[in-house]
Amino acid sequence: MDPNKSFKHLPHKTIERLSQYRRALLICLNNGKSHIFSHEIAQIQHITSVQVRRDLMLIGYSGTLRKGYNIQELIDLIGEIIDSNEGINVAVVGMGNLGRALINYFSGKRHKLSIVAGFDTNPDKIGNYMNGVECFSVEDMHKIVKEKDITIGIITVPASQTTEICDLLVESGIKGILNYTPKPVNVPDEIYLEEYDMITTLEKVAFYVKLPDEAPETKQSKARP
Amino acid sequence: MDPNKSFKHLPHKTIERLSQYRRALLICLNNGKSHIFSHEIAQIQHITSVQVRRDLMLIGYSGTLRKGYNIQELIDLIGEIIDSNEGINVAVVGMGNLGRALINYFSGKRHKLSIVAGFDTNPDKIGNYMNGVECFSVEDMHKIVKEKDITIGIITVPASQTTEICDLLVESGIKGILNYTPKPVNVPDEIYLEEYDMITTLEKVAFYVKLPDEAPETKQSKARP
DNA sequence: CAATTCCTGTTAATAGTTTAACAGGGCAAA
DNA sequence: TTTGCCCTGTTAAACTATTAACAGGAATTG
Repeated sequence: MDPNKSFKHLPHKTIERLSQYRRALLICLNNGKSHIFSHEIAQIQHITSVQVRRDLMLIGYSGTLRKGYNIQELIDLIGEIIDSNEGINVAVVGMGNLGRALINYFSGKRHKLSIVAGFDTNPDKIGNYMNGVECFSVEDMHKIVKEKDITIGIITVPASQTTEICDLLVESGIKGILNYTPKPVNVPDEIYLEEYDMITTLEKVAFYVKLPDEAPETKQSKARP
Repeated sequence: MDPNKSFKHLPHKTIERLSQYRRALLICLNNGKSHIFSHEIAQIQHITSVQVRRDLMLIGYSGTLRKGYNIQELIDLIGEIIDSNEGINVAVVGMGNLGRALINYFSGKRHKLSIVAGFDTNPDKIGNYMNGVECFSVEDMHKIVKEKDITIGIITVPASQTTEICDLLVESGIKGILNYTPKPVNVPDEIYLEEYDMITTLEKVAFYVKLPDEAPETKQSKARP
């Protein structure tokens, strides 16, 4: 890959779609396909083929006329762009239902991204394992984050504890935070923050469902939205 | 409220923010506040006061100069816009960790929106209650959806079952679907669809975390988005 | 009662994202 | 080989969303 090429300025939405393209492509590869057309990717993702071609143009990948894109090559390229070389370690704070759901999602996947620790305040949970992920006390967060080189924290605690936990993560030296609680948090500018609120999403669906006539159909705010 | 006023064309993002404003306002009300400034709302939500004022302008609400907005009035107005008169019934399909997390989030809340049923394929779960929500067999979906007048379905099953479950929901006559699995689904145009994929979001955070220099800070992709 | 400050409401400008339009090249069929 | 079709790559336009700019009114101060 051209080392002069920087992908820093790719649109946010393109980054999200690349992640999705890759997962769809991996499935296609497992099904024995070697090439794929932009309109096929588009159909899987419910978007237009123009958008797919535009995204691939932005990352500088070219397909073959009348043959489409080489799936393996494209998977590799997307990996070069969105994965980090070293692998990234993630912690889940709050081992309730949501935290466990996230750990389940990731267990057994061969991502460059791994959940390597859980945290909770409940003494009964500390020391337990969930799909190979150990649960630690939030009091030990600073130590564990350093030891395990954790750079991303996912907050899945009850809303009442959100602020406190977020501050703890920041103090521990985390670089990115994904907040799944309905309570917005404050972080320093140098920390990347993404917030997603399930209640808001459900209320939004309810709003468009109750509308008398045709509602615009949105695909994935996706963290967005 | 002016009956001629239609809120059909409010921006998607505004709808999402209204839901969030309301929740923040309810907390303020409980704390004994009666009025609030746009910059106070903005600070809570990590947005600019201009955006708050713009959103409120769009819904036609006026504040008082040097006094701010009447919290109770604003809560009521937001309710008139985003709530439906009759209340909306929701089902969660997939009573795993994620499904249970959603039910927990909603239990005890006095929303116009209530989760009134869970579905699962696991016979061991059928008949159980979670926070007052009964778990039914997916085979009975059509019947239960009709009986309980369910209009929204939330999909929280494993990705491998997503398509099948989505089709079942559509056949049952649901009007809106919120898909939390990483597998995109197809629905007829008249059904409102929102998809959110946690893996994508986490990969996005990882992308911006690994970037050498300053990353743009986003607040809430939020359904999605 | 000026001058100042604070906060709202609105319009204008900018930024971000999607969609439309089209140029072009290769395969296929006649 | 010519015609038609299919698919890519790119530029331009449209659309959506955020931010800047500013007009204006009420409380506040000197």
